[in-house]
Amino acid sequence: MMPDHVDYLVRKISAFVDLSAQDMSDLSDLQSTPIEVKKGREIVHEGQAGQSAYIIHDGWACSFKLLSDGGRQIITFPIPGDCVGLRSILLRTSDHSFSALTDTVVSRIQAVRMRELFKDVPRLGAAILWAASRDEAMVVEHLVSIGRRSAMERTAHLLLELYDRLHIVGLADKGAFACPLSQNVLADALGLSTIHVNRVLRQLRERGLVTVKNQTVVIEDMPATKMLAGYLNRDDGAFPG
Amino acid sequence: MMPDHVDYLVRKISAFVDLSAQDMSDLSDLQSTPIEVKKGREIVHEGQAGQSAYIIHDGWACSFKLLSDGGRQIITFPIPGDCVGLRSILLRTSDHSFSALTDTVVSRIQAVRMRELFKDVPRLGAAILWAASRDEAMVVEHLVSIGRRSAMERTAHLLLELYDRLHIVGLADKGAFACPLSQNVLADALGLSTIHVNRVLRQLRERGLVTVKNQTVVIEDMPATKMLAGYLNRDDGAFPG
DNA sequence: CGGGAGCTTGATGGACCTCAATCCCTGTGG
DNA sequence: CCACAGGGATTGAGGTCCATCAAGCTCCCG
Repeated sequence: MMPDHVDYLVRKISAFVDLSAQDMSDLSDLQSTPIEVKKGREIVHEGQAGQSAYIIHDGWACSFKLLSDGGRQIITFPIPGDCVGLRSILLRTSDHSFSALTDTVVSRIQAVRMRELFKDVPRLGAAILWAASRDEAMVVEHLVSIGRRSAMERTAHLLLELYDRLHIVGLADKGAFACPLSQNVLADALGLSTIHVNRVLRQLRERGLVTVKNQTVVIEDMPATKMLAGYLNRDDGAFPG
Repeated sequence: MMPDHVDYLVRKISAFVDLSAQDMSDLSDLQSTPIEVKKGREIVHEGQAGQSAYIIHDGWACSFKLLSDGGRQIITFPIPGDCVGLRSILLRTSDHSFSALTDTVVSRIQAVRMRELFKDVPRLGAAILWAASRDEAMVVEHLVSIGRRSAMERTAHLLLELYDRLHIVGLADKGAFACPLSQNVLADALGLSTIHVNRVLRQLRERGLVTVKNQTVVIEDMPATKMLAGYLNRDDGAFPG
């Protein structure tokens, strides 16, 4: 049964695959029993034996690992329409934690349901795998950023990537989007200190590239920002379904 | 037909799943038509439309991305038994390049064969997905290293991870393994300069932790090195097949 | 013997971190 | 209504880690 709010998963998959009404219904069915998660609460804890994945319905999350010295590295920011913890269905334990950055609504997906979907509607199963595959590619890009790009380049790169992802599900437009990430959180994603993130954001503002204020990101000069970040327009090719 | 040399893929999967003789045979069949790739040659180029993945049979490879300023970030070092470019079967174009670090023998896997395997022997398909899933987890760990660990920690971490992976396929033992990686290549993997890698390796040697000489890595003090690197013993749980 | 690729070491500089202080905004309780 | 607390943003000063530049080394191979 279709939930009464916008179904971002359907929106996201639709951006790449033509879905029949039946497909959409099947996808929506997957996401039964919405659960509310309060800001700051963990959705999945590293090492937790969970035979289920989650779909983000509303709100922002982050996946991360903690280090023994108290440091934290954020891997990705799952947004509405994204799947979380797909890997924990295969590996028995999740290899990193997820927590909610804002009040969030998620849906649990039982491993069993997922396997049924793969068997009964392989086309949709492939589409989900395909989406997961894109996410994986983003992690790689993130790795490249942290390894070989300067602080400013990688900050710009992250903001551009968030914009594109949010745009796909209709949560960003005209270079602007609502962004609940504090400088502290950004720092943990970028492998920088909070203070340095602040300085970098100031420079981006002073150069007329990007402004971040009031939980809102505005990319003022899209071409120049992409140039600075070395951000290529994504071409994932058509879905080979 | 079973190739006449050791089948590292079978060895690797066997480490986690009980394989029947039939399973092993099916796996080996997947890897027909071995191809030799000379040191330094590319196996898959980024953006190349390839409907096939590869299995490394013998030798070392690396997957990497190039930046516009000439920089390079190495993502992983595929070793015998590893799959390469599985993602390029889903996304039509590969999102990063692969090249051979030594003379290498690989086997092509047609996308079609792969899909057949998933349909006809889902158990083996799941096992391959599971192995791919472990690889993904390693990329995440690598991301954490580069983002939040010091040069020495991440260098030690990489060497430990290589040791564990090689040990699984029988190419490392007693803390030692043959390693064809130059300091330059290590630097591109670790997000460091070649020169700094040199200094870090010297420190690791002077502290009696790890020695790297003559293409050979010896982890002299395993517990202390793991302590330094914050390297946790992997527990992927049992294969839920 | 000459050349090249990789390793080694020193000196200098820059990118980024850490510590410390101030400011702003919002929410909360007296 | 105001005092206060607390999280986040901002700015400065000083220090560290690592990059860059420059040079010499070793080893292998032609």
